[in-house]
Amino acid sequence: MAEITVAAGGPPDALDADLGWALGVVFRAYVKSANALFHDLPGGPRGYQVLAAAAQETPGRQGALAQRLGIDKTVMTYLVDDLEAAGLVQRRPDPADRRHKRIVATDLGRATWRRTQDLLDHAEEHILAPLDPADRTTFRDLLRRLAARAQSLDPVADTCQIVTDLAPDDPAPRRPRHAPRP
Amino acid sequence: MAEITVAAGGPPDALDADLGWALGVVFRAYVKSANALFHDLPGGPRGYQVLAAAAQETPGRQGALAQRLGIDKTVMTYLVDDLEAAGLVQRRPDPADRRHKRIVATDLGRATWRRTQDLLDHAEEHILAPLDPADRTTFRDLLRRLAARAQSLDPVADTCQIVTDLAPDDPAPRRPRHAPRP
DNA sequence: GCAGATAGTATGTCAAACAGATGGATAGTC
DNA sequence: GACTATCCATCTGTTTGACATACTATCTGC
Repeated sequence: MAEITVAAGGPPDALDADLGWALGVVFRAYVKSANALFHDLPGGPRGYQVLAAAAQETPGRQGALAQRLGIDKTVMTYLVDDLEAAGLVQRRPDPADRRHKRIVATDLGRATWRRTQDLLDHAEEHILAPLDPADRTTFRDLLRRLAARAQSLDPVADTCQIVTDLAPDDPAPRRPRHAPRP
Repeated sequence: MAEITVAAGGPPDALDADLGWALGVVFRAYVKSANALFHDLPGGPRGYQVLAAAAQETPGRQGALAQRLGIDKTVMTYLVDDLEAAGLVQRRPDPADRRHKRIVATDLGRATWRRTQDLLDHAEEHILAPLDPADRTTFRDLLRRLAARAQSLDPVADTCQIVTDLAPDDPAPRRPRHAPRP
């Protein structure tokens, strides 16, 4: 329990400076935990997120929910299908605009959400374990700020600007896929 | 620059408390930017990570690198194939143990890495833009600590413990996939 | 009403991930 | 010195999931 031994015992790993690497590792750890937690729930972690959004009073439109959760709308259809089949949510056409469908949680859905939320809290604390309580709060706050901002704007537009500014030529041509070798 | 206006102007979005949601949003924003940046590089963002690891002096074994980067070993094979075909890295059998293959960057690979690293720095700063410099440093530090720890231990084992402790029954049966409806 | 736009749905294609098996190479054992 | 066990990289096949496209129902404007 004392020794950590980061893989190859790596002193000269300049990889740590890479924000993307750290983000990926933490995100994968979260997804892995969430997958283990929610393997009973239809749709896994995403099913939980939809259920959570549905259970929290604001019956949003299906499309807006998909955008906010970063889920493709076609995937959202089957996700809600499964949740509905399990009796956790209901699709109700918006009386004001019957094109929209509001996703509302049933009583069973709300109960299930509360139960899984407890599990999730444990898992989250487990991931944040290496930080002391004050740092956990700080991290959550900073991350939430980043997420709120990242969602409001399109990152590709600005990034493409950077690309065209700094990298005018294409050294490596794009290969279609990996070819089977003789 | 003053107003933020989070998407739908959402006051009643209790979703913000969800760590997984925030992680997902930020991570997706990063991947999106990185994809736009690295669409010339074989393998995209992952190709960059492999190249970065190869360019930074520590010619690690291919398997250890895959584990550290969170890439499946079979994927790593084709990733290195593509990078090698582009002349960015070389596979060299470890003289000490010829089962291992060390991934070393060529001169072209090092040059390419340096160039793309500049791009990446811009993109990272772009994502961290909503935070002031002090908070950026704090965030990077906290995230790095979490990543270092998350990688050393298997999250599933402990999480399954939580599951068996708190959720003994399965309310929703697992559906194989989405069935086409009649 | 009719044209255009929008939300959700259905369908098809494709890339990525995972599991299992194979081949080459090493280490320990007798 | 041969035998077994182990390990790494590779190959193969399967499956999951994401995306692009087209379609239907509905709303808004004229």
